[in-house]
Amino acid sequence: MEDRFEQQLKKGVLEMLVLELICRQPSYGYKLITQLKQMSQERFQLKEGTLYPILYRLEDEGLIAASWSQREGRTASKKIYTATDAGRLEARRRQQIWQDFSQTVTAFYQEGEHHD
Amino acid sequence: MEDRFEQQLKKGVLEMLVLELICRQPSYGYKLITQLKQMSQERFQLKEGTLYPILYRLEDEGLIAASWSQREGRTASKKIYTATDAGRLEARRRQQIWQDFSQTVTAFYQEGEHHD
DNA sequence: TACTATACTTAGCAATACTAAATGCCTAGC
DNA sequence: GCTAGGCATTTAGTATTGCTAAGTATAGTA
Repeated sequence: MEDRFEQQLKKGVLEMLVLELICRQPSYGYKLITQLKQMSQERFQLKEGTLYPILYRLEDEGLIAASWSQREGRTASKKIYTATDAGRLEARRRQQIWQDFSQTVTAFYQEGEHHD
Repeated sequence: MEDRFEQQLKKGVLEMLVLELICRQPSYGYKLITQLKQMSQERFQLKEGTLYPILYRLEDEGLIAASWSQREGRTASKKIYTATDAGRLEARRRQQIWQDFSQTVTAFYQEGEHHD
């Protein structure tokens, strides 16, 4: 990212979206990166150094749980994350807060329109 | 604020809204705090320690300019901030980025709806 | 062999909102 | 006159989170 402003807008949002994705379906780091990129029209192209710390935080908070998955016929493995009950609750809570928040900001701009 | 998540959502947004308010009309710190509170349905209740650093940053970047105003018949004065041309340009740029950004996030949630 | 894709880890930096406290002027009530 | 509270600004220190950048390792392919 080259724009400092947009970088700040992402604070909190990226973690919210990662949690949401895992709630929809158990997933793992590398896959989440491609999903986020695709589902955001290339807007959220996370590097590993951004995504993995998010996963560790979510796990520390008990919102997701990890388990190692041996891939068929290989020794390399993936760390599959699944949402916990607390994670699903928190995902809904954050979605609601995001909606209220973004509507407040939108309304703020609209209030300024009918000025003379 | 007691909620860490919502605190993060504000990153970047508060500065954007302060710049927008000053673009609409020259103002000063103490007044901006009450305006922000009122125009956001009590959602953005900034403490001084949050607002004043925002003003100093905007001034450092040349987006707003300050001038001391003697109040009539008093010695105490207010620091009036006015938007510069660069500030007006930047305000429009940020509003556009915010709109695109929030629409991307909204679309992200809607994409998840028509699943089974 | 070398390159690419997959997959995870970690150290250190930058930006911004928060708490908390301090300063000073002015007005109103006692 | 004195005190409490509203107006108005300043600043020190903390926490959170996204970023860059580098490193580790396996598997497939040219």
